[in-house]
Amino acid sequence: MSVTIKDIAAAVGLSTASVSRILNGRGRYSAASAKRVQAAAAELGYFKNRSAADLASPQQRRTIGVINYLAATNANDQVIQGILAEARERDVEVTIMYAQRDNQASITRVVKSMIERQVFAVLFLSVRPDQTVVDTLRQARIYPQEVASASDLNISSVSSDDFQIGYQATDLLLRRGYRRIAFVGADPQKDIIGRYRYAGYTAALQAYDVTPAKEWLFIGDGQYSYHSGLAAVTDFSEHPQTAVDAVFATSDDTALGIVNGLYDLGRPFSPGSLAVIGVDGSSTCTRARPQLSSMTQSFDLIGRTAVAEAVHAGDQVDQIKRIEIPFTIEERQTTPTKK
Amino acid sequence: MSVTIKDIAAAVGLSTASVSRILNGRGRYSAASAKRVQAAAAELGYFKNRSAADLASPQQRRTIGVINYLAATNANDQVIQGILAEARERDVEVTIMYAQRDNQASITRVVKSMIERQVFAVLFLSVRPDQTVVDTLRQARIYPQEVASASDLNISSVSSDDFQIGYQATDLLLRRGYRRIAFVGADPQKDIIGRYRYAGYTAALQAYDVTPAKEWLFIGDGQYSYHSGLAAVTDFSEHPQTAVDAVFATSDDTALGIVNGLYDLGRPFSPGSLAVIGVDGSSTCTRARPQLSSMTQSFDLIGRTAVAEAVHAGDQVDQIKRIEIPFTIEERQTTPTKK
DNA sequence: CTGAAAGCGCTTACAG
DNA sequence: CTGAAAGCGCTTACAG
Repeated sequence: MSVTIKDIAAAVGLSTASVSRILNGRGRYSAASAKRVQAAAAELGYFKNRSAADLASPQQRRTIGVINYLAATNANDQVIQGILAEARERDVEVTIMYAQRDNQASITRVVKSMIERQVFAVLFLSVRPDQTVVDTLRQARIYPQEVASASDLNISSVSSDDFQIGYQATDLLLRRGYRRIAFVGADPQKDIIGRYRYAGYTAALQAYDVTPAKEWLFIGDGQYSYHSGLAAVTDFSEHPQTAVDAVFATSDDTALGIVNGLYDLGRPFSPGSLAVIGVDGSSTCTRARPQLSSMTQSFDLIGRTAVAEAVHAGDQVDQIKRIEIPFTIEERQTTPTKK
Repeated sequence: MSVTIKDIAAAVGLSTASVSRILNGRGRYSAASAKRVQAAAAELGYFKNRSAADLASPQQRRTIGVINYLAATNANDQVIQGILAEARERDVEVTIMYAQRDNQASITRVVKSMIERQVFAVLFLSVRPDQTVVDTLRQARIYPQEVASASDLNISSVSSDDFQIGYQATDLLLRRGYRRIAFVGADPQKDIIGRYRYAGYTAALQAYDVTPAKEWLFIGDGQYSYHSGLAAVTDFSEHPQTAVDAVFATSDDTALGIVNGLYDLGRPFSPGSLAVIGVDGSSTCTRARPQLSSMTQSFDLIGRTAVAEAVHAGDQVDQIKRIEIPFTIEERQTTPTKK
């Protein structure tokens, strides 16, 4: 039905082998033949059938799979930008598919589809595979890698140093004079990122001899969400004895929740109200008023590094490498010196 | 290298034909054989080779292509959510690829890849193909469709009624008592959405006998951007004779720019300052302070309808159908009655 | 420089 | 219920 190289071959009076060579610019052929083939292909409206080409010539390590998820705000877009850029430079294809974040059935379905499509690596963008999925991939000789996230599993990852993010953020607040610093948004018990950031947070406090009260920990939904920030403010205001004077919000969204919570309470942010620093460095930071200070992750570089690593890993699918990408501290208006 | 149905066939002592039938649940086979084949498949770690399956059995109308682009803020995520949901219900696959928004070379490259992958339709999510691309698709018997966007091209589209968006937004402002209403963010000359919204805007004004001054039109970068809103405020404040009292911002981002511009000028939004209504109904609206009134598009429904239409169009690739999805008006805090 | 032939892994009438 | 065989469209040694 659709036009094939056979049609082109017939049109120009060459074999399909020659047509194939010419179309792919491989092997030897005369310029004259090439010209006629190209013309015929254009004329007939020929397009390669990828399935056939892939089947005939199983390109090893040609396409990389990316599993993303849809969220309200998604820092993953920046990671994807990096992935696509690096992939283009390295001439590898990228197949992006969506899964539901913590739904293993959904993840399993997508992973299966990835395997069927012969990807040589799959990058999990903030979606957490379970061990079974990871094992399945390795068995299929596919390199699994977490990106912008890390878990307890035996799997490679490219992300920021979450302990340091927690440490540096808290340290900044301490240096600005705050002492009663809350930790809001992530769940130190349930997720490894939260655990590391919390560890950094407590270590920084310890260096200043402050012992966090348990009321300083506000988890909310544990999803690094805007809503957790909002809820935290209400909670703090209802328990004035908690008397926190600053918060380390585990995401910019959460930080925005804090600032908005203050606003909604009728005492909008001001130096002296409640300092706050978030994490990510998303566009939210400069679009909020006041603008949010943030531990800014290099998402683009994380994405780029992820594909570089995947390509590099080759078929060493069992290799486990945890790479940490540098972040920066962007101070804006929500971390003034304590007055 | 990887395990094939041949391996399974050998393992259980059946032909590949039988294995294929069993694995696909097609045709007749004994329960006993099925059991053994399933077991062997699991045991050996078998995964179908999609390329081979697709080649052997070219599933007509099985996968739909979606061309997306990466932007700072992206309402497309909601559209994609709708697309994926509808596609799952209809049992069609979705292949999502990214192009650079107004870069025809990039779009052409992606479209070519889509054709090679035998999609039966391609949905352009706010990316604008040119006529050549559209023609190419049709020639390849692929149904082209714009989604959440519309152009002058002869191509089907699923989007909101932009004239009405412009009309109703402006009308709301008029009903609230505003008369000197600016139009900010889109370029009525250069893009069809902007044109329709602007037409709606002027029609609404006309109904109230107001003639828009040309200073009321502030285009900025013409990209419906946050920055255009910010710049508009500066512009208006530098030309006090313009004296606009409200703005119809052609996106929520632009509306946020207006509100933030006011803040940055030291006279934060308040009833009496400058009313503003945006378009989209994105999460920005409820996360901004004040919360933004917005012409809320049904992006999920737009996405769903797009796949329904594509499936429905079948191979009528030349069919042109422009579908308009209802929107709603969400009034929040930025459109108080004029005082 | 070009062609005949085999093969990629799977599917599907067609026989039996 | 099962198998032999052909075929999907392309690629690639291998000859010539």
